[in-house]
This record gives sequence, structure tokens and C-alpha cells, in this order.
Amino acid sequence: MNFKPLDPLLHSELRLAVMSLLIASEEAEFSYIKEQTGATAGNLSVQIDKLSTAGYIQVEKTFKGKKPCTICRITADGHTAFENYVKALRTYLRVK
Amino acid sequence: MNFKPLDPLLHSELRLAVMSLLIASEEAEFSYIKEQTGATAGNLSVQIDKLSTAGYIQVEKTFKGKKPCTICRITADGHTAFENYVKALRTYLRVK
DNA sequence: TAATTAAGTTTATAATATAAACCAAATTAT
DNA sequence: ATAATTTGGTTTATATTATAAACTTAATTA
Repeated sequence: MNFKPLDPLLHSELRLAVMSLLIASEEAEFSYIKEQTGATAGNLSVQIDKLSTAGYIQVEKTFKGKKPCTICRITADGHTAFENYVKALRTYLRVK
Repeated sequence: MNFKPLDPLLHSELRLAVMSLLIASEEAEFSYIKEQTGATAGNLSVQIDKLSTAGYIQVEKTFKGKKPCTICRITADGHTAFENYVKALRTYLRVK
């Protein structure tokens, strides 16, 4: 069958959800991602950090009025990695 | 986006590969699965055990001549779980 | 000014994956 | 015949990963 290896960074429910959101909207606030994924802030913070360290997303710390606001954006590398991950997954799923 | 949770039993590269093989061929020998997945025997043994305990596959220990031979088959539950997993995944992948 | 909330981060723990070590029986080499 | 090797795995120990709990800092509200 020749299964392609799955990028371990993307083969994680929460990180995949984060990437999926960013694919859809190019950029999103931490709190929005938290709400959409239902993740705890701590878990989300860790996973965003991993994606950022890998260069899959870019994190900008700004302010919204006086409150801190963390904005995430997907990078070109992130886009490519996501596409490759989907391709690899297809070798397991047997779907068109 | 309403991400559906991913069955943790299937959201694992090796276990997913095992299930994928069994979806394709209904039954397969341990050594064949090992060869196709490139997994070590130990790792494969553990993961097959988990799938079996969950009732996703059925394991039969027979002999091939005088050598032991472990045959795995997918169950109806396993089939359903796999289909549900694929459906859930689609909520992340944004593909048709 | 004390308590609460917002927006995260850090750290500790629980869960998971993986390989290394091991076992039993059969086969092959000496 | 018996020692070494191979086959077909299982068990166990370790490394990795995910997750939540605890914490921090600043702003808002009571």
C-alpha cells in the first residue's frame, strides 16, 4: 500500500484543528481559536508554540485596546505541510 | 467549524495503517502487516492488541505448517469506527 | 483597595508510542 | 546430536507527547 509517513506535528487533533482554522481564515486570534476548538488555554498555548517553532504559523503579540491579543497566521511552509499531510493521509483512508 | 473529535484509537499512524490494510483485504497475517507497515514486531503487537481489545479487529492464532501464524480480521465495529473516523477527519481537512 | 476577569505561559502529570529485551519452537549448520 | 540461527511473536522499559493544573500580569469591576 505504501503508506506515506504522517507529519507528527500535524497528526495531532488540536494542532490540526488550529491549522485547519488558519487555512480557512489566514489569521485568527488566540481567543477565537480557543473558542472554536474548545481547548484549554494552556494546551492551546503549548500547541501554538510548537506550530510556531516549526515555522508552520507565525505568532504576533499585539493589543486590542489595553488587552493583550495574540494573532496567529499560517505561513507558506505551513500551507505546504498541511497539503502534504492531507496527501499522506489519503494513502491510509482509501478515499478519492 | 465544529470539529468532530477524532477517535484516539484510530488517530495513530500505525493503528490506522493496520485498519486500512484490513479494510482493503478483510484479513491479513501479522507478518504481512508488519512488512506492509514497516513496523517493528513489538510495536505492531502492542497496537494490534489495542485494536483487538477495542473490538475493532479480531485476532486468530493459528499455525501455518508448524509455524505460528496470527491472522487479523476487521470487525463490523471496526468498519464503523473507521468510517466515523474518516467523517470526523473531513471536518479538519476541508476537502470534499 | 480588594476581588474578579482576561489573556496567556509554565510546569507537572498522565497517556501514548516505540524499541529493546526477551521467549519458545522450528530450522539449519557443525 | 547439539549448537547456532531464524521465525513469529510478547512483555517491559523508556522516550515522547498531550493535557490540565497552577501560576503570572495587567485590567476591570465591586
